Parts: sequence; C-alpha cells; structure tokens
Amino acid sequence: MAENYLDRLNEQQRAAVEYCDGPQLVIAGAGSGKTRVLTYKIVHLLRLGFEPWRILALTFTNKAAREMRERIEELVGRETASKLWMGTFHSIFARILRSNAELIGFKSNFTIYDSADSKSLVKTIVKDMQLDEKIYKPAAVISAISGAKNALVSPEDYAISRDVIEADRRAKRPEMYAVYRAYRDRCVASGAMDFDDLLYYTNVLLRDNPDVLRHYREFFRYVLVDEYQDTNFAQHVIVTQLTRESGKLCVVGDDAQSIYSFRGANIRNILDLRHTYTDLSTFKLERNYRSTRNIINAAGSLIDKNRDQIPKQVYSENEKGVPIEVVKCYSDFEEAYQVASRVSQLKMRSGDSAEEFAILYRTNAQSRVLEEALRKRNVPYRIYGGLSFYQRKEVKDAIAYFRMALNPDDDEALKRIINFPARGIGETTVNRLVRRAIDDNVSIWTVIQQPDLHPAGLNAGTMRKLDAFAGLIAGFVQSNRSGDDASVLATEIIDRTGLFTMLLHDNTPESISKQDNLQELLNGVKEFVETRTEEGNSATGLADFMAEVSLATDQDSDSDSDEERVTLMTVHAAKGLEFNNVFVVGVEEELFPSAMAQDSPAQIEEERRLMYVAITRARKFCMLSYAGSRFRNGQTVACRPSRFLGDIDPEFLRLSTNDVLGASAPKVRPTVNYAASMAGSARSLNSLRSPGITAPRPVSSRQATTAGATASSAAGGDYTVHSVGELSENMRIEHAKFGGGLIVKIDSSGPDARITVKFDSTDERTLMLKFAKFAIVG
DNA sequence: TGCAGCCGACTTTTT
DNA sequence: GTCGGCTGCA
Repeated sequence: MAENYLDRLNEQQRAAVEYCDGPQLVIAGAGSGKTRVLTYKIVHLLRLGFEPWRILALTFTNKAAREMRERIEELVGRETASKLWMGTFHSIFARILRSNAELIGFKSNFTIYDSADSKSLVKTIVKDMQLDEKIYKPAAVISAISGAKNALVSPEDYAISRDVIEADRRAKRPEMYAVYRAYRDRCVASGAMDFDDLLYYTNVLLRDNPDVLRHYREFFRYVLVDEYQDTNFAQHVIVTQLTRESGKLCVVGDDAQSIYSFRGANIRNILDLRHTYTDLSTFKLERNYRSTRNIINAAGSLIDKNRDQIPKQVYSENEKGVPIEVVKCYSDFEEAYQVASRVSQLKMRSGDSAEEFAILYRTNAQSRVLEEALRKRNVPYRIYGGLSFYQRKEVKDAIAYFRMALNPDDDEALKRIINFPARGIGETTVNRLVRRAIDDNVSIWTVIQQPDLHPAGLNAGTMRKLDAFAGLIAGFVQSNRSGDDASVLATEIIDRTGLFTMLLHDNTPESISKQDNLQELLNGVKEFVETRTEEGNSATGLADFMAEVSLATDQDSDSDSDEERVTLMTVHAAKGLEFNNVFVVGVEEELFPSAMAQDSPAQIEEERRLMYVAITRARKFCMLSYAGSRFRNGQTVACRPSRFLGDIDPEFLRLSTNDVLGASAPKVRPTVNYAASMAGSARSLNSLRSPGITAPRPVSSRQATTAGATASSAAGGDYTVHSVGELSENMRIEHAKFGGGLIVKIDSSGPDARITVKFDSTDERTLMLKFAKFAIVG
C-alpha cells in the first residue's frame, strides 16, 4: 500500500480524508480535488482496517466508477481494489436486487428496460387504453411516471394523491394514474425493471424487509457517494436508510454543479443531510488546482449571480492566465469557422495536443456545423453523444434476441423481433397477442406458449408461424440454461436468426456498416468471454455479458484510438472532464440559457450552473462565442447574446468581434485589447467569404467517431496462445487488450499454467496460459 | 405484408 | 435539416 499518501493532500483535503468519526459532507468546488479526496479516503479506510468488500462507493457514471477504481488500484493493488463495492447507483442496486429478486416479486433474471423500451411500452399502453396519443405523449407520461418513482410513490398511492390527480386533471391527463398502473403491471408481467425501478424497488426491498435492511446496514461499514448534488429522492433515501444508524457516510458534492434537476436531481438532498444527521460535519474544498485565476474568478463572478447556493469561495493560486475571450459572429457558420481556425491556430502556438481541446455546446444539434468546419480545416475530432453503439438498430435487434434467451417474458424485446427478420407475423397478430397479454396480465410469451389458456383468436396458419418462432426462442433459452458461454450463444443466435445473412444481400454502405456493427458486437462478446476466461473468472454466460451491457453507455467506451482528436460534446457530457482549451459555442439567449428555461428563475439558475460547469472545464484558455443568426429547425433565426455574458465580471473578459453588421452590442462592456482581437478575426472572416465550398461527408463520421466500443478487438491478427516453453520471466509481450507488459511470474505448477504480467497501462494481471492471446515482442 | 414518400416534431439526459 | 412515424399503394 502506498506510504505517505496523506502527504499528497492539502490541508483541507487531508482533513476531509482523515475524518472518519461520523457523517460527513464535503462541499467540493470545481477542480478542487474531489475525486482525489474520495479515492484517498477509501485508501485511508482500508489502511484503518476496513475490509474492502464492506466499503460501498456510489457514483453516477460508469466512467467515474472506473476511474476511481483505477486510481485506487494504483495505490492498493488490483486485488484489494477489485473487492470494493464500487459502481453506479444503478449497477450496484441491480446487483442487490438480483440477489433478493423474489422478495419483491421478480426473478433474478429480470430484464433492465432502457429508455427506448420504456417509451415503446408507454405507447403500447396508451394505444391499448385508447387514449389520445397527442395528449398522452410518451415523454410526458414517462416523466410523470419517473417523477412518481423518484418520489417513491406507487401507482396505488398515486391514484389517491389528491394534488397529483388534480394536477393531471388540469393538464387534461386524468387517466395518468391508470397509465402508471398499467405500466407497472406490464413491467412485472415482463419480468422487467426500468432505470427508475432499480432505485424504486431497492427502496421497496429495504422498506418491506427489515432483515434485509439490517443485513446491508451491517454489511456496508462505510458508504461514500460522489456528486451528491445529483441524487434524486429515491437515491437519497437509500443512502440514508443504509447509514442513518451507523453514521458511516461520506458524501461529496458541489451545489454549483447541479445540472440534472430536470431528471429529478435535487440539491436539497445535500441540505437535508443536516436534519437526518445531527452530527454532520461539513468540509469545504475551495482551492482549485485546475484552472488559471482568471478562469476561476470569471466563473465565480458568474455563479455569484445565483441566489440559491451554499456559500463558498473557490479560488486558484495558479498563474493569472489570459482573459476569457468573448467572440461575436454573424452566424452559426461563421462561429464554426472561427472556432475551427482558433483551434488549429492555438494548437500550433501552444503545442497542446488535440486531446486538450474541447468544443462544448448546449444541444447536440449544434455539432453539425462544427463538424463541417473542422473537417474543412482537417482538424480531427470526436463527437460524444448521438447514437451509441448499443442503440443502433441492428445491434438492438441482436440484443433483443439475447434478452429473449435470458428472459422470454421480456415483452419489449419480443415485440421488436417477433417479425424481424420477417416471418409473416404481422401487426394484427401482434396486436391480438398484446391485447390478450394485457387482459390476462401475463407476458406475450405466455400467450404464445399457452394458447389454450390465453386464446388470442388466431387462425391455424398464424399459430404455426408462432410455433416456429417460439421454437427458435426456446432453443436459445435452452442453450443458455445448458451453460453455453456468451460467445457461443451469441454466435448461434446471430446465425440461426439470419440477422447477419439477411444483410449480406445488399452491398449498400449502410448494410456494410450494419454487418460491421454486428461483427463488432460478436467480437465484443468474444472479448468479454476471453478476458474473463483468461483471468480465471467463470462468469462468462450471456447473462453476465448482458449485466455489463444493459447499464453501459457510449460514454464508457475507451478512447484508445490511435489519432488524437478534438472533443465535441454537450456541456452536460463534459461534466467531470477537463481540458487545457475550452470553446463554448452558441452563448445566446434562447439557446444558452435554453428557451425552455426562460419562465422560471430556478431553471435559469440551473442554466447558469451549466455555464459555470462549461467554463470551469478549462485549465488555461476559454472562449465563449455567440452568433447574430443561427440556422435552427430548418430556418434562420436572429439571436441575441446570452445574459450570462453580462453576468461575468468584464475584468476577466476580452471582447473580440466581427461585428460587420454593426448590430446589437452585447451587454458586456468592451474592455482591453479590442483592436488586437479584431485583427485576428478579420483574417478568418475572409476565409469564410470564399463561396460555395462543401466537402463531401465521410461515410459516417458519427459511426467512426463514436463507436469506441469497437476499439480494441480489431487488432487481432498476430495475438496467439503460447506454451510455457516459449516464455521466460522478464520477457516483454503485447496483449490484444491490455497492451505492452512484462512477464513477472510464470506458474506452471497446477494443471493450468498461469503467467503474471505487469502491464504498462494497468496493474499486474494473472492470465491463464491456455486462453491468453498475446504476442512476444522481446 | 412491405416499402416509398410525406408530414411534423424537435433541450439537456450520468442510468 | 433530419429522424421517425404514419399513410397509402403494390
């Protein structure tokens, strides 16, 4: 274990790490070493003798969990770190729910519905109840149901809650309670939980089973939570349930970075802790290590305009740095050019790699013009957001079959693939099946399996087709039960369903890309099985693979692409990241702050926090740009600069402008260096004027740039299995997944020879020789 | 049943 | 502008 780890902390951080006597709230300003405190705190707890499997650390993203685990690995070794209960709220509680599923009326193989499944189910229900689909819009219904679950309100409670019913009536949605109830019933019949259910049912489990609650209260000796400002009520209650008695709780958060209230996050959860834990100790981390003084002061002056916040003074003792640049452009096109040219200019001048540049926007739709401009300047970029690998149609289809193999009651998966590839089971048939399933409160699969008990009024021909389909699925279920590993089963499924073969018929680029994606999925499954096998982990079934995948997002993909790229993402997605150079585009009224936020001060404050997050991503340089006009929803609209520009103390800004139209000066007072920045902008303005250049789009930039999940498996080729005789200690090898490393130990004593390798990228790993594929490099 | 073409919606979104 | 869903025709 790392010695003197406490010396690597400043006074405030160290105090927060060392305090383990009771409930603790750490208010951590942007860039103040929040993750550092959490990781060192966990190391400290281990040092104090806490067993790793009795420490629970909760995050919001897989990425945050992974990064924290890696940092802890470096300090205490892989072995110990792997025993920690560390992960997202959803993945940890999915795990707990699977082991207690029967207590809440589920089976342990329950499916996790993603947002698309939820939406599709809502549509089915609204249609079945013959409600107006214009009024019961999926988004509105989902947000009502989600809100109820986050508040721990069951359909039964919902139906008798006078305020809620009254609100629904006013919104002309009096049947909402019934939709919620039907939604819950369908999920139960399908053996499925949506994301909110994972938290909701955890609460139900702990509430209705005192012995289970007692068990976990005693089992988890210390609970740590990251980003507490983002917790919703359901999460807050779970955390307090687990720790109210012991008080062994450490939560870290920054109210100034709360940007997810639209999803139910509530800053009040932080303030509430004071009431729940009367002996709560509060620590503040106010020294920022990330950014220049200018950036921190500018961001501070902005966030000061919010009334609703916990008082704190974030400061930086780094160099003063350059002012934040504010750039006015005519149009979104010109803005994109400005940014692209500034990026390549600054890249040359500063010597920063492309990885150190980020372009942040409020909405995903803004990325298009930026992509085009970057492409023309040959600046390599990577877009985060958009369709993730697992959301592509062909991948979802395959995954739906995987889901059926694990849980054939999964209605949403069944509806997706019952007639894909086409097998003559049409809409009418499906509607009849669905109707019977809803009426009898069973899954569609049950209706198909037991036509005598659940007659759906189908003719003999249709029944035959259904039988054939059921036989196919039953075969997969059987293969899974008999213990086929994920790779074997996945291959069998893709094969026998003809998902791949049907794509071979045409050679359009789309079809080829689909083939690639399916292949990639299979490679991913194979890699999963191989990695686990190499490590001697026997959990290699399809269920194990799906457990990882169903809560994975594209944010998680490793970005080990060979080329360095500029990052494009929404501000939301950028939270928790940092870059030397940050460009925030579209800093305009109706966009940032969003048009949807105009009517309530609370929402404007959230938008302001969002801007605060955007600016504080920057270490050295930050530029804010806005345009006079912008192409939105198919038409050009006039734009005004954002009020947030006026919220920042002009002392920390430098205005630059291409104000050729001479219109609408920003609210910000022009200050220093006006002329100098004019000169710079005029140049790029000229390049903008060259008429009608449009570069062809590459085959699919999104696909090429987002499918990080595809990454490592392609290299394949020369990685093979080796025998003991070929190897010696200190030999250098290269592994397909872990990269270069040095063999530190060869153990051929047992039946299965193993080698221990110290990889450059990660810690030591033990691999089983008969499975591990690698190349000897010297 | 399956595809082509038209119409209309459209913030953010850790899981 | 682009995606997705619906309609209408073969």
